[in-house]
Amino acid sequence: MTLPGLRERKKQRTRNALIRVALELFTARGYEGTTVDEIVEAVEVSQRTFFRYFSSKEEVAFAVQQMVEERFVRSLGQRPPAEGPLDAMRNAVLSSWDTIGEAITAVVPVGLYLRTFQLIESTPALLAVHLRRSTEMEETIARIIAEREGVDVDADPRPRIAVAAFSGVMRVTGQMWGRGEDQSLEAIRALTEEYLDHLAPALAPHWRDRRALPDAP
Amino acid sequence: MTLPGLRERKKQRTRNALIRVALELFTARGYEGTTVDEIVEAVEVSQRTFFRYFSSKEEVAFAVQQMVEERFVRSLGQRPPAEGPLDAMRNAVLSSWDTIGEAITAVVPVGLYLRTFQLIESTPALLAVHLRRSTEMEETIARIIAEREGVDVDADPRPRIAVAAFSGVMRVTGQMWGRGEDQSLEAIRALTEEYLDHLAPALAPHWRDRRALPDAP
DNA sequence: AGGCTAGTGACAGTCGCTGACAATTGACAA
DNA sequence: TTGTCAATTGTCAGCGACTGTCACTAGCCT
Repeated sequence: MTLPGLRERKKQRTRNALIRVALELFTARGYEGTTVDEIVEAVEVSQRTFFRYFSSKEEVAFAVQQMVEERFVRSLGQRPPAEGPLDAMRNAVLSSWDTIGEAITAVVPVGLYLRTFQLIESTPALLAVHLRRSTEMEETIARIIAEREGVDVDADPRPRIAVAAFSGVMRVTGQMWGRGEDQSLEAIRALTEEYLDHLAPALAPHWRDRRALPDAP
Repeated sequence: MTLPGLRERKKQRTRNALIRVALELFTARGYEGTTVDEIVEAVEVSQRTFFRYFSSKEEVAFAVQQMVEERFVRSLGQRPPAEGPLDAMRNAVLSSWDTIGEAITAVVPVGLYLRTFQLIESTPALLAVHLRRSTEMEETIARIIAEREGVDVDADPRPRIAVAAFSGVMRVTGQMWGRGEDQSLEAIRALTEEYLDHLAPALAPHWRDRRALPDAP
């Protein structure tokens, strides 16, 4: 295993430059307010080259997100078998938040990533793609969970259902974090824990008589 | 309240024609394989007119879906207050499936609608839009649920969480229905009931020891 | 050193979509 | 009925995302 040649390194640099410049322009002028021509001009490559690295203008906005997702999947694969499905997913998210910082910084500043995440949530075209990508992730996760629990994904609907419910909560978490004040990694971590704690009680037959909040006496 | 004038009726006819022709072409040649020019040529209007009725090529694919959603929301609003959140949503879906047929047929044949639904599930660009629309629906539903239960949507996360979990299951239902054999209204109804029954058990801490399926002894 | 090929740029063209303005047609009052 | 007004439509020009093609440049390998 030899280190990559000049050609390969050059490609990586171009790709990272495209991502960085794109995210900077997107967060500064908005996604729709930025043209591909502006991105490629700043990086000094042709438009054709941009579309060789990214199949669409949208895709470049998710390049970092992609890394984060791969990290989560790897983390989930390493959860101890004793944990139930929901706990495994919960702990996998939380533990991947912990070590995400450094991995991202290799490509773009963390602050830029967080702003990009909010941009995605608030830009309809990007939100749509984000949600589609999420469902693809759900399928991946469902297969891992099914494997862990020793059931057949296609015969037993529980893996997909559990994952769908979990992902739904994670999505609400991201949404609320984007709208809130504190836009730090710690804040999203705390919200994640809080909202996941609410999942089971929220599905209880009735809320009215007692406020069945997890941290209520 | 007088019946609509000629102008209004003409507009409605144009709109319906555009929807019908669009869905027929989409299901026949695929979404990307159909151009807006082909649609407008078949209906004999200018492209500009198409975009006055629909803000995008995607939107026309969801025109019927829109009706179905409005129906669900109305149905949810009429559920008896005694029903818990999850039951109210469940019954609202099921009861709106019952009367959906006639409402759709006024615009397009039911078969065409069902095929369109599958097209949406299998076309990435449409699926993305579908999911974004779904989250908008979720917000609407969450507010209704919060109102029913007498809580504040922004202070109490349970409405959004319950709705997110519910919607996640509904999405999986649609997906599985699209992939399965029996593509009838009855089939999707049955699947809906089955999958919703699985929701609570799927979130239980462990599945392994006993198959905690609702219909198992 | 020199041939090979992956990667790039330049160019032309398609398609979705929009603004501007002119032409048409239903609505409604004189 | 007819003339005026306003709503609807068509035409045209143009932008931006994206793709196929082909020539060319630059790293790679013998």
